Amino acid sequence: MVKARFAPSPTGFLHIGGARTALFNYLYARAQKGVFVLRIEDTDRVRSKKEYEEEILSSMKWLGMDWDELYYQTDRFDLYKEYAEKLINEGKAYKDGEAVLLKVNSEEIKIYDIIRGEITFDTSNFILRDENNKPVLDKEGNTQLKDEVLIKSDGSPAYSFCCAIDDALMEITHVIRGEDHISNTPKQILIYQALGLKPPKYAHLPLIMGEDGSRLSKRFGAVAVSDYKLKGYLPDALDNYLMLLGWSPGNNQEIITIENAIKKFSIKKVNNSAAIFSMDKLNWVNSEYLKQKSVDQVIELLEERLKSKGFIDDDTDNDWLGKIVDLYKGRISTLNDFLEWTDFFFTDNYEVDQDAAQKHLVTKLKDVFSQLTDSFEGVETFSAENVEKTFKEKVTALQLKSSDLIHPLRVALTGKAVGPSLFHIAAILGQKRVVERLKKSLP
RNA sequence: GACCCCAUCGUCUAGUCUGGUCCAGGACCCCAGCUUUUCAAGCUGGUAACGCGGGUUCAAAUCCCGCUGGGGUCGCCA
Repeated sequence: MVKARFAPSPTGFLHIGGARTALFNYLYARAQKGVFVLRIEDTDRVRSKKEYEEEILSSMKWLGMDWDELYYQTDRFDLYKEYAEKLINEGKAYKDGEAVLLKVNSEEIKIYDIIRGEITFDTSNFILRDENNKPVLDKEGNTQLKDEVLIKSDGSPAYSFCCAIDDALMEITHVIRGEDHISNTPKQILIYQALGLKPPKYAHLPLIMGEDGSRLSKRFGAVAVSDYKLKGYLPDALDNYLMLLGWSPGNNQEIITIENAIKKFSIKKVNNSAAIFSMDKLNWVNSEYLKQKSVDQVIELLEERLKSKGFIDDDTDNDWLGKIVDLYKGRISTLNDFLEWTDFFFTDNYEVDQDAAQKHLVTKLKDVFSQLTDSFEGVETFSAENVEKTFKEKVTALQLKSSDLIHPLRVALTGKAVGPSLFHIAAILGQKRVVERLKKSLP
């Protein structure tokens, strides 16, 4: 039975890279009909925060990853101590003040990585260094091996020790984690050897880099999963994009649900080179998911945002809102885009593109605008078709091209230089507001 | 610096294990055309890659070696 785990440390929000690691573990566990374990590595009591832990759990749920078992390392401190004492008694580890260190000898350690194949380490390279990273030499001028810290001076267990013991006792069969952990692996193997426990199988995932090829960091912008939620990305779309970073379902497929990915996922097919995070592609994936949603579903997703903006309230006509959503849902990338592009429907205090206004709202159009206003006022049923018909008649009568007037009209009605069908916009806006805005636009 | 990992279009990738079907396929981005009322939508098309040098072989993106380049680790953080 396959058992995989995701082991975040609650010293920060769930990072986009962490989410991808979690996702690959989840995909693998589910694909193998195995068990997915979530283990909170909260041994650093100073930096670990309850709010981070809660945020990690809720982000995991939001992304649709459910776990079968949940552990906290702080609940297991006695266990780690017990094993440390055992190693001391066996003469494999020793006390240094309150700390416990594992004796490291020169040896070759081979690990087999499912993604990369065999990786060999020589522990004679694990040498003691001073604060300037210079090797510390003994009296004879030789470098010295650095023993592995098992228990720290404050009595708390060290990362690799907990990790090795937990993976063994929880019977984790596959450790799938970031490439940055490759160099921790031989240390953990050393611990397994000392403990006489069988190490799990390893798969080290390639890292995700920022657009400039450097590490994903705060400078990159949004790194927390919750940031993406806030910006209006859908969890399925984020999952989809994240799994495409280092894995491909084949058949040139780009859009795939978690359920289908589980059917196709193979850890062996995971790529071994780092991938750069592309906001453009994420936006595209998200827009694809938005397109697939029904108008009602998008309204539901949008509701909270629209309310907090004061754009809608309980009295808002849902059919009217549906028309707006229908007009825009095919062309937005995120839910927040919708708010930006449609503000003029909901308030007269909408944002005006000043460049566009200056370019198109010129005084020489005053007469034309006032004629157009009269025509619009005379429309009986203010439908998109009738608005279009009226507009075109006027344009022809004035011996103009549609595009001569459509831009100014758009800016006058929406404050924007771009958007979907203007006649549909006008119809949704309604005759009264269209006329008002036209009159106000060129005083 | 030491150790380790990696290397196909600008980006994500297919192909690499099991060499020939690949003068390298798809997607994002970008560009052009069409449509349209503008486009940031839709449709059609286009530009664009096997890092370099050596081998092995009848044949190499695929195997081997070297170089170069990128990344990771070097905490009593996780």
